[in-house]
Amino acid sequence: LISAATLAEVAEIAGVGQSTVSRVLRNHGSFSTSTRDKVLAAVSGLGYVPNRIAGSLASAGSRLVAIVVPSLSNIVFADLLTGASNALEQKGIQCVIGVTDYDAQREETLIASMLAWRPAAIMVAGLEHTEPSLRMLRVSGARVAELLDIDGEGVDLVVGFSNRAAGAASAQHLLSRGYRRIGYVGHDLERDKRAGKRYAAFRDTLLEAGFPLSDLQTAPAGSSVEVGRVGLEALLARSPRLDAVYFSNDDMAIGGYFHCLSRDISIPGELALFGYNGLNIATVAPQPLTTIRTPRTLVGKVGAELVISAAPAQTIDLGFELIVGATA
Amino acid sequence: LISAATLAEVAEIAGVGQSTVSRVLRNHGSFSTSTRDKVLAAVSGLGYVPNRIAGSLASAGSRLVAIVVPSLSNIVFADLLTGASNALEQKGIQCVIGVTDYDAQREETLIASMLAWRPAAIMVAGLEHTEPSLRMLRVSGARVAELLDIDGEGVDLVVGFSNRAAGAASAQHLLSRGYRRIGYVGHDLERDKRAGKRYAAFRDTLLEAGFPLSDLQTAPAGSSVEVGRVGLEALLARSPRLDAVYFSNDDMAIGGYFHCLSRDISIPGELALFGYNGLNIATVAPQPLTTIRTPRTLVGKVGAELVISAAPAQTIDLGFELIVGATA
DNA sequence: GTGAAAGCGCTAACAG
DNA sequence: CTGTTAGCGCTTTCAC
Repeated sequence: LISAATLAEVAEIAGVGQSTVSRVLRNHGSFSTSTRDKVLAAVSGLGYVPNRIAGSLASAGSRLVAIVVPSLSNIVFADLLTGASNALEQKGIQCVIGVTDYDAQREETLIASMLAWRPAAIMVAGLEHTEPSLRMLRVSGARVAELLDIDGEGVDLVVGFSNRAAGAASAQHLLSRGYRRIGYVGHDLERDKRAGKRYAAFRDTLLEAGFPLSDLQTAPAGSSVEVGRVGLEALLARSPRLDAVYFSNDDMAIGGYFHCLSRDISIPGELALFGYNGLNIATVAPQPLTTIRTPRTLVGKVGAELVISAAPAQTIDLGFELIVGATA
Repeated sequence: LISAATLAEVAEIAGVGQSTVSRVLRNHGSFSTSTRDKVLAAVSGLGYVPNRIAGSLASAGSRLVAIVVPSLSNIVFADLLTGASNALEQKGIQCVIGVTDYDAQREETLIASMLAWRPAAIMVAGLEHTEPSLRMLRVSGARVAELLDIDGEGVDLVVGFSNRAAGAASAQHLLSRGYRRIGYVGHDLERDKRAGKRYAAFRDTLLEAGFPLSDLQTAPAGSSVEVGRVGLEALLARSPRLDAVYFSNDDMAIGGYFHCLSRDISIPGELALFGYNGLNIATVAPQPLTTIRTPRTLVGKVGAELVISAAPAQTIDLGFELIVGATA
């Protein structure tokens, strides 16, 4: 950066002390109307923009919130960020974001480098982190919010919903509709811990009901429409008699839906489909997808508001909603 | 934040001077192996994390890049951010992001507050900004990259592709396939300037060819599958004899596709559909959408690399690719 | 190869 | 209501 005006220059031009300029600019403390006008005139004359780096150093409070998410291509996290960023922007807080690509090691590195900016708070996705990550989060002094999952132990604030409960509810819905030969199509559950929890609860619920999961097909890849389509194709090639399939999320389910369309598999007559997330596209399809809608944007908003507040450590369950569409 | 270890403490424990610790940590300047070991031991003993706020203040260089995008729900910007954030992360640079919601005023406010962090560079979407925004960008001293559009005058670096050319190419494709009664379904073109440019070029190209746009339907809303579906329905209600429709983007086009599916309108026989973006979902649909694929992630990557480099001001056209699918 | 000292631009007590 | 005075934690000459 080149020369930017400084507080000292503003003070000089306005003919007042630096602290006075500081007070006026932050509208904190007291000053006369006339000094305020002088200061403001000098500020706009110089095109002065306060240096927050210096401000943060001096006040030991950084108006910066770090947000670490696994991915941005997944709309879930984009929505989360939208909610959080709106809430933070309103408070004049900037957000620094990092993308882990579902890699716990990378998350650890990212957390370390974000902490170097001494953020007032840090928001991360999920409750599963490496030991060093957890240690850093605990000792950083920054407020911590873990989002989108409440099945487990949190460091400080936890805002989300139960992925286990969602998986179980999905299984129960399919069972209650009479489906018995149920399959699963998923993406990489090793990396996406929340999808893994949904799957586990789904499978266990079926098992307890006496109708164990018939077959499953997972791919060591991120979720996408394509992976869902290919996954369902592979699953049906192996287990053609399935009557329902649970997908790791809506993107995957839309892929499955596309497969059925192109093979003229009638839905839900021949095969029922169940997704997760409640994406717009899923609800607008010719046959709206039966799925679970999650309050992602709200999680971001509530998480952000809480994390910059003085609220005590707590877990907040924002719940989810089962949307009965036309596919199951 | 609470007490975090400081450079001074590390120096004390290691029994060396502060500047030595600083040199070791940044691996800059010279020091003996033994001092390095002492320093590193002290660092890990204390769990010391350098304070980048202080570092930036002292060195007047902030390893922070600001990125301002209109939206996150639009995959285009998510992809852009993914490309940029990967490239930046690799260089140990943090990105601060802001979302304007397609609002030029909000963009102006955001640019101002990001500049307060004295970022090394700032990346924004498009070339259209308010006068004050442009002024700030020009005098900030930060490197500037304007992304995703090259049709116009840039401040510094410009990386993207021509939206006008994309609109024209779409029109030419439809004309070359013999379509003559062509309609348009779009979202809010006032706010999404790039979609507006595509539309204008599309319309002009048709006009010049002697087959002016038959009808258009736009909604004062962001783009979505739903808006596309409803838009096509409205358009066809008014102009049932159209033989092709150009959509403002793939989300919208998928919505149109869904409408056709549910009304049994045969594609492309009765109606041809043309999108924009080349989203994964569009290429995996039972009938792959005819669309234009844009190198969004690459734009983010190239923009990021350039903006933190010493490259001279320039405009880089990364081009686009017309994907002939099954819908037009 | 290493340390001392002087800031970076601002905020936060304090006096006045 | 306003100015003076110390730093915040680090980088960076500049001697040694």
